[in-house]
Amino acid sequence: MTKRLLVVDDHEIIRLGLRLMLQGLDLQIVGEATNANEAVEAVTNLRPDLVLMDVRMDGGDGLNALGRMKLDHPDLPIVLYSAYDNPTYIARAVALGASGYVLKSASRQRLHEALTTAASGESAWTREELRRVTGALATPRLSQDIEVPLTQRESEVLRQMALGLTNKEIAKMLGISYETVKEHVQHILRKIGVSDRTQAAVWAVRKNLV
Amino acid sequence: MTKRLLVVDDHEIIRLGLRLMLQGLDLQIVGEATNANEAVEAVTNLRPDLVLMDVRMDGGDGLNALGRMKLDHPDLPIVLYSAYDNPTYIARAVALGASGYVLKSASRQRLHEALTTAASGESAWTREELRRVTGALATPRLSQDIEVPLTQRESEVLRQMALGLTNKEIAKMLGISYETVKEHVQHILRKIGVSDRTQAAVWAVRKNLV
DNA sequence: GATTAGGTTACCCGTTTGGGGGAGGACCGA
DNA sequence: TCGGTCCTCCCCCAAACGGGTAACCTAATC
Repeated sequence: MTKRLLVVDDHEIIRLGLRLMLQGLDLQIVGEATNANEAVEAVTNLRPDLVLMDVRMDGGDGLNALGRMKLDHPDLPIVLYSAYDNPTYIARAVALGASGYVLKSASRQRLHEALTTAASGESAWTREELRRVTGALATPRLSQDIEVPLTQRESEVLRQMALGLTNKEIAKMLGISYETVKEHVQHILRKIGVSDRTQAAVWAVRKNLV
Repeated sequence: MTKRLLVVDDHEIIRLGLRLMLQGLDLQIVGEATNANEAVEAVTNLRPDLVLMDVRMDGGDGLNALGRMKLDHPDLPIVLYSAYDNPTYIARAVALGASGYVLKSASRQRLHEALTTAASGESAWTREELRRVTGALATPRLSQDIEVPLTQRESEVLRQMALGLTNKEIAKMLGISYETVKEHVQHILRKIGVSDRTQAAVWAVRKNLV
């Protein structure tokens, strides 16, 4: 069954390239948007089965648009398309419920796989991507700095903070409530002796926790 | 007369997009290269009349390739194609003898004009581009912040942000008003493509700006 | 003289954050 | 069984933040 795809990118060259790039797939491009607002609008108007969206656009953030789309259409598969292999973007994308993250340097093959997987309702995240942003599989307890005894949960939260996630996003990511995240954040700030999340994030980066 | 064009870009999506983007022009794409070395080789082998080349590529710098091409083929018109509107890139491109500099966000129209002008042997620089880079070469280039051209003031503010200061504290530190600091912060967030100060601080730390 | 980039200040708005309180459940060692 | 730690959730509040608009000044450039 042919899936209806919405393409969102502010660069005409990319939108054109995708037409050729997606040939041979059971996909039909039913619309194109060039910024976050157009994208959100297009989703409600065109009712695509699938969205491929740039992360960075002139007219607003693709991650922002992702969050807004997911509010009204929680089951709509959205694959992000980005020139940047940026852990922060990936982490936020995961937290906000994106189905995948494909680099613009990726091969046609890779893009096809991600879109096909996402279109089928499954998640197209690679183990590697998830590992990088959750720290689950690797870095068991890389830091031996016993000086600051953060609990397991607090370490996880700090990681997400250092990736630039908001409390709300961290809550989604960890599957707990917003209030709980705030609780952890307060404990973290006290334990490492800083007064805001920015300092905490910098501290974490310098300690190589991220 | 149909001009023979060599396209150089490491992203397949861009190379594909250009095929559609260049339809209707008296141009024939006679070859594609995906990195600097391939590009230099292709120029000697294929003898194109014109080159359209990405500035940043995985396998080496496009500006580097530009210099090498110009050594052997001083009269070959080379137009640079870049996602970044960066004065430093533009300045180097001018210095190395490129015929033009087109942003990937540019319209089809703009790209057509630049290529047509360059193909005719003329320079496709806009007054605006030349104006912006005069003096850019004279001033000593700072470190590797080629990617994101933050202004002097913005860099100072970002440094303070990464130290964990609030806007109010930064204002005191720099002897300017709170509102001005907020203004700078907004510009910084836009330029480096993040959505809050925590991400900006982490970015700065990773870039060794602090 | 007109344009543009950079820096400056101000006000309004909605959201996020940090900090306070209280409270329940799970686990574990004393 | 009791205390302790950890994780969880909720309400309230003030401050800080991000975003928008608007305006003014300076210096450089054309």
